[in-house]
Amino acid sequence: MTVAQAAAYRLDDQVGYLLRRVSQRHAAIFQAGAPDGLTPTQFAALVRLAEVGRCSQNQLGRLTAMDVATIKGVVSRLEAKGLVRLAPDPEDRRRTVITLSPEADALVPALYRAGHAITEETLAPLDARERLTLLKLLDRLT
Amino acid sequence: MTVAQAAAYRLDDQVGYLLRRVSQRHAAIFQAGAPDGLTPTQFAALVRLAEVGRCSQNQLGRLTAMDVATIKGVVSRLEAKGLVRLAPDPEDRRRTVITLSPEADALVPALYRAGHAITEETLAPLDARERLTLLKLLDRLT
DNA sequence: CGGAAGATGTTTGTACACTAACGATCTGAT
DNA sequence: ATCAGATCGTTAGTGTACAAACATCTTCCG
Repeated sequence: MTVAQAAAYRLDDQVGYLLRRVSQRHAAIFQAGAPDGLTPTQFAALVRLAEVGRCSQNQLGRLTAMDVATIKGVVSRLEAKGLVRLAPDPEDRRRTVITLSPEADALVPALYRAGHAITEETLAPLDARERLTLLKLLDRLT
Repeated sequence: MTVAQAAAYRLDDQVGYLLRRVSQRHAAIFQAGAPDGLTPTQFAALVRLAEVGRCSQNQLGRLTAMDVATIKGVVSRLEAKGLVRLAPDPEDRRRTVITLSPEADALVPALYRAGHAITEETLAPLDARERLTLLKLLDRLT
């Protein structure tokens, strides 16, 4: 390994490392601005539920890019906070139907407001065109 | 909350959500391609150590964007794998000096190769210009 | 109808990631 | 020289995130 070869790999220029650091900054902004101590994943689950109304636990996981073990924990914590309700599905006894609680319904407008503010602060260093470029590029790496 | 207002917040268009999904894809690629079962953070710690030669545990954390609790666990696992060595600093009794083991030294070239391959696969959907644009934009959100 | 294949949810284990609090040690200013 | 403040590493607690294994239930094919 010559110096030239070693120099060719710079940690700070790797997508993975940058993704981790940007995610860290975003997480800090999120934590400061999210209502009710909601985490990004809990937030995502609530927003999706508000969109679809009701769905099974595993389906909610697929709709929010969480695997079955992860969505299970997220739903449990949301239930503990009184934001979602769990009920057996009469049509399929394997399923648990998840719905927003009335408290969560009332919280939804605040969620959207907080979400906008968090995104705005995260993207603050970029202008409108750069933001759009970034989102499009990220989307293609999904 | 009208339909128009609700439509104005789309989870799939939020930076935070996209960052999480891209990070997930990258993590999967990383896991498939990293030598020795190394995780992204373990990999980052090794690469930094290879650069700086030796440093204290907390400093290694700062050099790799990990807080003290996180770097502690990462270093412990690297020690368990025989890739780093810990020694008390004779000049400052608070410090633990971390160095690469000979095995890790021998592994460094493979780390750079794997790192390049992982980055390449992660960025595969983008052309060279787009990659550069993405890295620059991400860097500004750090 | 009956059984294979697939889906649903649960649990266990490992690994980040951060907060908070803690004791030990070092440093700098008085 | 000492003492306040900073730094170093540790621990405990919470919350993602994934793999793997499991029991239960549904569906669909023969």
